[in-house]
Amino acid sequence: MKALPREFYGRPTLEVAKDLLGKYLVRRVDGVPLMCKITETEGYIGAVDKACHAYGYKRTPRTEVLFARPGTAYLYLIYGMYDCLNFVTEPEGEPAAVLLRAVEPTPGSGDAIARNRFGCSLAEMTAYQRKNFLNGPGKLCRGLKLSRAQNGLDLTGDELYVCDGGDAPPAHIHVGKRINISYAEEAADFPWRFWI
DNA sequence: CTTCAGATGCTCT
DNA sequence: GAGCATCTGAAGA
Repeated sequence: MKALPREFYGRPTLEVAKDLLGKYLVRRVDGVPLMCKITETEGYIGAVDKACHAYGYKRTPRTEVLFARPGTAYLYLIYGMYDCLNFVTEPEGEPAAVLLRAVEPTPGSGDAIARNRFGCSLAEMTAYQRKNFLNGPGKLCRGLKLSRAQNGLDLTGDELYVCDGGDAPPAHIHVGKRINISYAEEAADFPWRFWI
C-alpha cells in the first residue's frame, strides 16, 4: 500500500483530521511494519487555538516543527513520561497539526505491538488490557515505539506513514470537544475531536 | 464500573 | 517554579 502524498496533509487541519479516520498508520521498526487503523484524532490550529503549542504563531524550540512543511511528524513529551504523535498540516508556515489519539492494530501487527506495550503476547494480555490497548496518545506511541526521536520525521518516507486501506470511508464520524485542554479558555469548547 | 493520587521531566516564564 | 494535548494501579461502590 502506498503512502499518502504530502498534498494530503497540506490542507485544512480539520479536514485532514476527519480524513485520517479509517486509514492505516504504518510504522516500520527494523524493517518490520506495524500497521494500525486510525480511530480517533484531534485538530490543533496555531493561528486561532489557545490549546495549540504554537498559538499566535509562537515560535520556540519545541514548536519549530509545527512551522515545517505538511506531512512532518511532531512528537513531544507530555507529563514527563509520555509521547504524543501529531502530523503537521496546512501549507508550510501555518503552524497546525492533527493529534493521533487512538488506533486499532491490524491482525498481523497485534502481537508485536503487545510486546512493545506490555512485554507479553496478545494471548497473554488481560481482558482489561485488550479493551484499553491503543486508545490513548501515549499508549499508541508506546505500542509503536514512537518517541521524540521521531520528531521531524518525513511522513512520505518509509519509517512512518499513512496509507488508504481501500475500505469505504467511515459512515459516521463522531464529533466532540478535545480532551484535557481546560486551560485553553474558549478553545476548550471547539468541537475539534473526531472518532469512529 | 468509578474516582483518585502519584509518577516524572521537559518547556517556557 | 508552574504546568502539562497522560497513564496506571489501588481502592471504593
